Amino acid sequence: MFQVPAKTQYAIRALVHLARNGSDSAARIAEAQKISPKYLEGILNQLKLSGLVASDRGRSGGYRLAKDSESIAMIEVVRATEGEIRPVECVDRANLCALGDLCMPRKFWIGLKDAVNSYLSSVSLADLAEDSAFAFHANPSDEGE
Amino acid sequence: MFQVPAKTQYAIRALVHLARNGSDSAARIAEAQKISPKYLEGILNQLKLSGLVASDRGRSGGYRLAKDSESIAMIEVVRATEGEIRPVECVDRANLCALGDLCMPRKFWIGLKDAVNSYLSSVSLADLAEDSAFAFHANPSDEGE
DNA sequence: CGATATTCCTAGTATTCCCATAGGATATTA
DNA sequence: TAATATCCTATGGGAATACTAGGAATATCG
Ligand code: FES
Ligand code: FES
Repeated sequence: MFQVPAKTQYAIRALVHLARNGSDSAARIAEAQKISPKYLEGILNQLKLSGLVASDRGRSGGYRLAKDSESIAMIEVVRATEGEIRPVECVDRANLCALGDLCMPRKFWIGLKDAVNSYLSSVSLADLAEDSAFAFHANPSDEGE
Repeated sequence: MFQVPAKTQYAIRALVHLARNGSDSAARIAEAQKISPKYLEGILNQLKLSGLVASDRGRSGGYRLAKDSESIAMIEVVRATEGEIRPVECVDRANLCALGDLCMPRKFWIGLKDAVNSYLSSVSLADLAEDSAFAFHANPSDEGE
């Protein structure tokens, strides 16, 4: 349920790279971050369509962040690569369910969505790019396998 | 990233059914909850191995909750069907990481895992079973839009 | 006992999604 | 104009998911 697709991990690594290095071509990002070059091209294009990066074509072109890394919330990155957080279809389509708001499982999934959205909104790209400043939640993560 | 598999949704519906109806056979749960009967059998067996339900074989056998619904946290259900919450491999295996600054997002994923675990631990099966009868929407495969 | 109802076990299949690759078209500039 | 880059479309392999199938083991009831 919560396995993060490679695409999203690649997008994050690429954005962190841009946040640190300013501007670079897809080929060089792929090389530095050990990502399949042609695959990364498509990902960067998707990030562009979502307004997270800007691009310049031609000989001295490349990609750069479209906004300051402080103002890019990680939820925007996830939305760019995977779309809206939606554990089950009915979370934003109450008409699929006979009881709508009274449907307890639906409320349960909405609560999960809210928890995830809340966390992803609270972390910015800058937090990941300046790892010294980033402190993760101190909740117990004791569970074994 | 957060699409919940049908298997987990089925498991939840089956458990809510048991919480409300006390005890029932796989076939009748499947019928009432509109779940593929043979598929549900395997799911219930998985829930048994995880200690969430108990079963009796033979003519008047069936499944029942192994604990009070108040003491079944939803995270146990998710773990039973999908295993440990693990956004990326390295969250509980730091030794996998031999990549220098490529691994920096690890704290970020751990924070996400904690946020999800925290929410799923805060909701019990009883919270979902409390309302009066309700209708779940159709199986994922039935959606006709 | 014997018919019946149930869980339990194993294997197979169809489909969908994910990851990656390939080949080029278009744009910019040194 | 040659080189470098983004942009576009199509496709295939592999893994996971959702289900299907058949039957073996077990318990109950008449
Ligand atoms: S609409 Fe999804 S559970 Fe009711
Ligand atoms: S591989 Fe994920 S933190 Fe290093």
